[in-house]
Amino acid sequence: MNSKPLETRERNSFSPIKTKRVFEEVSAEIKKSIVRGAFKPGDRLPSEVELSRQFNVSRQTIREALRILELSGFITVQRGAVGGAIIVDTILKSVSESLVDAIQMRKITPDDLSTCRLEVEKAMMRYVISYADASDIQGLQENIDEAKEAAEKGIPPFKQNLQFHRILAKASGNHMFFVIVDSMMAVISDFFTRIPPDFDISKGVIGVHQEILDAIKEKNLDKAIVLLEKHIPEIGHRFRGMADSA
Amino acid sequence: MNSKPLETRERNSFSPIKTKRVFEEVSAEIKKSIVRGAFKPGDRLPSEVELSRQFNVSRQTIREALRILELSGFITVQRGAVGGAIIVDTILKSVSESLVDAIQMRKITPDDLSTCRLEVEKAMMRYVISYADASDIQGLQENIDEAKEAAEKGIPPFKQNLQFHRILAKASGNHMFFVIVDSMMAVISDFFTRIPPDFDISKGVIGVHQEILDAIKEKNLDKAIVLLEKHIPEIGHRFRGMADSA
DNA sequence: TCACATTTGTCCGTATGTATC
DNA sequence: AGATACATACGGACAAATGTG
Repeated sequence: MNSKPLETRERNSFSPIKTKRVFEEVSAEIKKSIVRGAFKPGDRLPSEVELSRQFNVSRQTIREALRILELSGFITVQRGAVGGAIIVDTILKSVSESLVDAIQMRKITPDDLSTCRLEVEKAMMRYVISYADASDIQGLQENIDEAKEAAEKGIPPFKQNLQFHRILAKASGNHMFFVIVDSMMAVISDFFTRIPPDFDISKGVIGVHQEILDAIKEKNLDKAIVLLEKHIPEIGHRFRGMADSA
Repeated sequence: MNSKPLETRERNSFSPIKTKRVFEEVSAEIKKSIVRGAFKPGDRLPSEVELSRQFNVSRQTIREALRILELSGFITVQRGAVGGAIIVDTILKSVSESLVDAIQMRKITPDDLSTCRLEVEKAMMRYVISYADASDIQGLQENIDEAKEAAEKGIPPFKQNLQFHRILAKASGNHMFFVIVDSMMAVISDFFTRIPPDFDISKGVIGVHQEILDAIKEKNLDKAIVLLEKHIPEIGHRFRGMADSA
């Protein structure tokens, strides 16, 4: 891809504060290819030796570039014969991992997260009510039924309850809302693995979700929003003092 | 810290899906120290050779661990005599960058982005009006002045105009709002590089920003929201039909 | 101004662990 | 079980950057 020795590449005379390192350029280059669609999830990047030949850099440099792509959620690296760097899209997982760091470092409080989540979902609800079609409604109902089923088996339906909000976001028809809600749900999901489960609360949530769904069916925005305002802060409360428990 | 060869360390018989790699353990170890407060922003980690001695691993392994910490926003690495890995706290920036990746990977349309942005900023405005202090107001005013200055010199004040919204987000006091707005602005900034600049519109924006700031000073939420509803879609229009041209 | 020391950046060669066939 | 292909990790070396005497 680049036969010119990267070492000796030209620099603008007004040097940027930090001269770019080779592994950064390599990772940026590969990332561009992925975003452009040259590689799709499931595809394999060339092996490290092959990449080091193509970019005309050492294997160590390639490895550092791959670390960046791996942590960013663009690839996963598998060892062994047919292993290598495989394209994935776990970027939202990376976002949530980064958010967890932010919470541990007290840059974001559970309150911040809960407040923001409530506001975003309230705003989003208008689009849900406008654009949700029959299959969205059906998906939400199925989710509630699955949650009930799990609860009856004695399994706290965390996963299903969080999934409800993802389906909601999808039903808004706006992918940007989905990205935001999905990443916040990923963090909350991470929290749930660290606190003692509360079966009763999780069961109660199912009822509220059913009420929200009913409001959506009636296209009653005000009612839906009131339900969210009651529902989401309740969940937020459970995360108080969570920053420490890591 | 660990004199036993890391290669041969014990493994639980019930296989973890993916055996942890040495550089992951090293980075996790260092991260723990930072979160615990053993290192504070401004402090320097030991040099790479010193770390490789302490952890009893090769320098390459240490470097890959440092890459992770760097991308996660825990350290920044400087070359040279008194350089090295310096503790910083740019985790929020890491969250934003990761969100930008997610947005770009999902090829979110300018329309979805603009719609979502309007809703988020409207919701956020309530917190801005409640919590913005004198220094926030001052920051916003300075930003407007800088934009005017640039415009008078004939430079389209894109950067400043986008920065206005970042300052707004910061003034909300909620860092979750901030990372969301920050990443949306980064994507919009990227859009701007792909369309012909329109000097008049950019200049017009400055006036609207001043009106918004005035509304904030008067703590007039309704007025501020009306201004946002007029302002943001205008910017969105400029990117219509842009999604293909990438 | 210039040499010097320190530290990161990059390269090469080699050995080993791991997964597939 | 053996061969193969790959990532992982190690060691040594030199280049480049950057502050200091």
